[in-house]
Amino acid sequence: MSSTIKVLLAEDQSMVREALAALLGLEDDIEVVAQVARGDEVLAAAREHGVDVALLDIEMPGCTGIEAAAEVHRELPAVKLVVLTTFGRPGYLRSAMEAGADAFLVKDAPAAQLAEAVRKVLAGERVIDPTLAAAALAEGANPLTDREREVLRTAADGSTNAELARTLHLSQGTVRNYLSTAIQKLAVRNRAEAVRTAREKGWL
Amino acid sequence: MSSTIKVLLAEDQSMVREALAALLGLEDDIEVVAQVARGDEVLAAAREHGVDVALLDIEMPGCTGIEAAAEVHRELPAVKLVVLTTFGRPGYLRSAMEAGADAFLVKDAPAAQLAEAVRKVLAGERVIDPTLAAAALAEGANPLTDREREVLRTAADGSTNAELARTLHLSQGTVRNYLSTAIQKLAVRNRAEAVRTAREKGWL
DNA sequence: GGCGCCGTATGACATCTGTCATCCGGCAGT
DNA sequence: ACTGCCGGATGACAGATGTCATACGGCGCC
Repeated sequence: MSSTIKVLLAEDQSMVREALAALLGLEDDIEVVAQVARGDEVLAAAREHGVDVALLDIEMPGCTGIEAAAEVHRELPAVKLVVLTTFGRPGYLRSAMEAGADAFLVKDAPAAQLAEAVRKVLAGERVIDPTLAAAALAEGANPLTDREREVLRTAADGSTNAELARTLHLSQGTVRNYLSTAIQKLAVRNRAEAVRTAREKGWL
Repeated sequence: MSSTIKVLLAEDQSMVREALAALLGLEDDIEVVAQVARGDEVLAAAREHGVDVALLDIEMPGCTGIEAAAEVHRELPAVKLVVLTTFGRPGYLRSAMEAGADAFLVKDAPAAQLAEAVRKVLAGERVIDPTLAAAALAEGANPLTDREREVLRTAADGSTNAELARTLHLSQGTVRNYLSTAIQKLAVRNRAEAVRTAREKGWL
């Protein structure tokens, strides 16, 4: 092929983002043509710069890299999507794949895999850590209903039932019911553990 | 000056670590001579490679970058210490300074500040974000006693009072007393919020 | 020596949380 | 039309959690 691969880099921590750009800049066939720090700037930047590959961190302000991936996949289906994350949570992998991601990398994988993944997705390959894929399959799908997840997410900061009821426009009893079923589904013993394990699995 | 600045890079996520190495590698006067992924490997590597500056992430397995900084400061006082962290928690800044750090950088600062900080600490300067310094001073010192902190830390994963009592070899009542005083000192309304705010301030 | 703080403990009390049974309306399958 | 699931709600109950008063030994400070 003639020209270089045009890459968009989305990552909120500028030091990490620019460092990754420096890393990719060492490759002859790759060029970082756009950098954004927020999830909700990804689509516009991808469109504007006509990128070949978007490299998306999950944890970002605005919207998550997974939501951004879904947007780009819908609007610019030709753009290949590499999701990059700190946390190798099986639930993340699952959501990323459902959002149309072509590759899923964790940040503690060797740096060489980054450029490699970029080239592979452009060649039509999918890049997924096999161990993580196995874990995602083994753990099954998210058992929580939308409301349960929402209540759990809202409860994560330590809010009391009364506050949850108020913010979610529910009765206190209903809040307790949702938390109770969530606790049972996750096989834990209180809301704090429920938040913890739901987070770990990427179900929040 | 004649030779290059020898830098040790300690960061657990290899992709980020190698990316930072690539970034520093672009500077003519800086050379990354050692990379480690664990806090407890920092001292040995620093000694072995005779580094000028150690660049330490806080969140690492083995021991934290702050603990590693304290070790290096004690054993190799000539080595300059740059602490790098994802979270700009005032309490972290305070602990880092007490551990003998010369610079404190957050990862969402511009990448250019990294090389700059390396050069400055070598010149005897201290590099601290003024906003963060102000926050650290404004918030005052950690009001929690050792035991309160320990109980809170242990309670962070959602353990019940009975479990806390067992793991910490305390009576359940004592556990509740500690949590109660911690909750009051942090001006919150339950243990979950206490854990949250203590974490945010870097007091855990 | 007295004062204050820390670590530890107990008991009593009020409130919060988690569980369970039960109910209703809506909506998707079969 | 029947069944099952989801969102939503109530009431009752048991157990967990948070508060408070009180106590004791140890340690540091003045």
